[in-house]
Amino acid sequence: MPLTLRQRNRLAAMHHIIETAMDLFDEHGYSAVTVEQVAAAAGVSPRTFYRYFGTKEGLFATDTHAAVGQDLLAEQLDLDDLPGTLQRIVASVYAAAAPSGEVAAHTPWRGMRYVLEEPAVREAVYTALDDLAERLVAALRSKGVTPTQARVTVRAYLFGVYFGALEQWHLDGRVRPLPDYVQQGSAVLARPPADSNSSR
Amino acid sequence: MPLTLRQRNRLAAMHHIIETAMDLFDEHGYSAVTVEQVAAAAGVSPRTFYRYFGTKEGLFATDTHAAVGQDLLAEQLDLDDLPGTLQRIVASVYAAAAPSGEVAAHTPWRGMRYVLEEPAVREAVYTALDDLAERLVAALRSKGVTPTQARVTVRAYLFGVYFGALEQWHLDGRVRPLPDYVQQGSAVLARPPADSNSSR
DNA sequence: CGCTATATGGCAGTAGGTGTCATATTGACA
DNA sequence: TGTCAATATGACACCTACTGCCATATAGCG
Repeated sequence: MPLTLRQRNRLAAMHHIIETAMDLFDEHGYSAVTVEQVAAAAGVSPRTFYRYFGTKEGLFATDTHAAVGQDLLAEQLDLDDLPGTLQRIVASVYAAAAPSGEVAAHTPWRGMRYVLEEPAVREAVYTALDDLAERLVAALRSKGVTPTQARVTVRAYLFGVYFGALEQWHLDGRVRPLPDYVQQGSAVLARPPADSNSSR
Repeated sequence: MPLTLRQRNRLAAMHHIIETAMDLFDEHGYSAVTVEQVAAAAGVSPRTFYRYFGTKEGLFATDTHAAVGQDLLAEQLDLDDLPGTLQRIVASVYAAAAPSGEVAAHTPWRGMRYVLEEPAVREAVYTALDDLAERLVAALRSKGVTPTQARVTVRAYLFGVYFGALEQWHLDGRVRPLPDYVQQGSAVLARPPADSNSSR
């Protein structure tokens, strides 16, 4: 069932505010722009901004991760193949946002710069990853995986492979396609990682 | 060369503030206690509090992770055996703080409750882990490990194994010793994790 | 067309955090 | 031991993120 008018208006308004905010951030820097300025530039009251996003950093957590996560995750999730799931979702989002191989000034990669460079934004995304991890852990546990195993595995993929790939991709200047990094990252976990005699 | 008097006074003052703060947190809850109240109860000005800890959450990032990390890491770090290094450090800190097997109301485990239960505190610790990860990645790279491999490995151990173990340990009521969880967590990464053909 | 639910804006207030300057304390050195 | 420079502290003013509350407007439905 499609969205009601109110919901569509709400999403459109949020999108507009996000774009407006990113323009201001790109011009003056993240911390130099106040919520009041964003709200004014977008033509809403500060109070409305907070109703939409909760916090200044909510601009990023709402859009990039949560929204994408909801739709794609539901249809792509395969609890028996976490690396594959991650790979498919990232590839899908990346391809949609970067059709020509170039990452344009587009959602959801436009704001990624601030996710990786602004500690406050990064922290907000970490919290979003925490929530996602909690749901995935619950799903894995309902399939009989032990708590510790489920938790460590999910967190290793989200915080290690996914965010690590994102970070390295950004640090390398966003030249090579992001899915390549995710691929490599998964390979690291697939074989006993980075030491001579593994655990012990 | 040992610490100068100023440094020792500073550390003592910080310790006192931390203990005072934890008392207040335990009594009224983290978010219900203001920095102003902590400062007043500890007998310092709010300005001094911020000079010491930077933020309210700095109470946790400064003590638990950074301080321990500096001393122990330097002597325990073995870049060829990350899981072993993690295991030794956690075991060492855990044994020192819980000599009898019980985790007393002691640094650095006393505040751990808020690290795991208060999102703002958790985020601050994540940022501390980010810093530590960056240093470890640099060290690994200088040994010839590729960037992606180094980053994913380090983050998988810090955010996956270490923090995941901490979280599960806390969720389980802190009954079993923490090092056991770290041990199990490392084992998860040591063999290809969480997909159809291995685990479960 | 009118009614109800929901969305918005304005206002006042709380709390976290910083720059600045004056004052006190410390530690080194004569 | 007394003096002086370096450093630590406190007081004040200020900014900004964020919230509760209430009045008002707008959308959607019968």
